[in-house]
Amino acid sequence: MGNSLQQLADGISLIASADTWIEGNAIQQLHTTAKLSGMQQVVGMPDLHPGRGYPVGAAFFSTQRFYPALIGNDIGCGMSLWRTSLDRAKHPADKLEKRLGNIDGPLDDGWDEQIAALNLPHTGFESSLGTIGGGNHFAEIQQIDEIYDADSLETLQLDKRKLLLLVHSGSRGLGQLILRQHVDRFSHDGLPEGSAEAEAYLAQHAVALRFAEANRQLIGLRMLERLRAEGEPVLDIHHNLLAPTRVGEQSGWLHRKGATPSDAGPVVIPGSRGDYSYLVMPVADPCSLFSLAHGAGRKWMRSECKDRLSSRYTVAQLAKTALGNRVVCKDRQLIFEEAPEAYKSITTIIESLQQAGLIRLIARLKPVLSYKTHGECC
DNA sequence: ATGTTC
Repeated sequence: MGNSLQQLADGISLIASADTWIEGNAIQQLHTTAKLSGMQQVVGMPDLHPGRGYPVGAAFFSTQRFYPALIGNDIGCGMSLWRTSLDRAKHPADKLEKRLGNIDGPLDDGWDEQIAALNLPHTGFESSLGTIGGGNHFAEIQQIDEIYDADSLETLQLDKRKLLLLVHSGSRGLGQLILRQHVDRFSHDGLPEGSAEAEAYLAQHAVALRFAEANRQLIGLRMLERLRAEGEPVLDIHHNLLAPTRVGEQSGWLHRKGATPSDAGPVVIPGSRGDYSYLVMPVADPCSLFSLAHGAGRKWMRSECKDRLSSRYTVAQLAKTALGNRVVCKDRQLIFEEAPEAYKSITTIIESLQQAGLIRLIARLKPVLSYKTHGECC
């Protein structure tokens, strides 16, 4: 087994096996971020792909300054995994789909007390709480497909006979507003640590993290209610965030953009809607900036998906995948943009992380029902 | 990514 940790240049590394798809432009963007003032180390994860100026699927460690633009607009985006009381044998996808119905709209008044108990500061984005959003966000009902580490599974109180729920969402319009206001004032120059401006951003960032976690919590509870099931979160982890961190001798700022923390317990690394997800135990390592891939990573740009796929598949065909799961996505544009073909194979991502010694597998999860949106748009 | 986008 070779090592997938590649040193690209001084302070720039990439975790990717030889057969992992990495776009040249994403490497270019990695070099761009490495040139930012105070940047000490950047690491591309195997799901690395180009973003708006800066790459997605990477971690960046700087000293003296930090860069809100590297975190992007979806501050606090992340994954929560839930165990449910649903017997997998008794709940086929069509039954789940029918029970779930449409969960795109705001939560009704019945949730007011529940929301108040979260004690979030007022942000003006309350009506987004409990909603998944667009882009690559989703909620997926899954089953345990293969077990590699039965002890860890038992510790997490996960039972093969019961369905799981995976929620991927973030801070919705709130993170977007925070980034926009920041960039309007400071462009992409970053902020000097300890300054009033830096403290102000960190305070907003902290609220966005709480909002995003609360959002995932409410999405999960809302889905469980619709599915007439009990359930609890097993884990919740952000993959877009800034954190003060010590790396070796240096104290500085760890930016994660589509990079899952490897120093915060077990995590799920999801594949596309047509692929498996993996529950893994991370091995914290400074060489990886204490981070992992946050998913499979895009292979195709959103803009090219429809052209490449519309002659091969009808919309109805895209509502089912090779693994047999059902896809709820009434948005004609989004169903092409999020097609399995648009993403890298999760196998290569997982193998890359294993080869670098960064994870131990706990279980492979298979999608049963992938929920994106009921909204008919475009 | 986006209480979006005539």
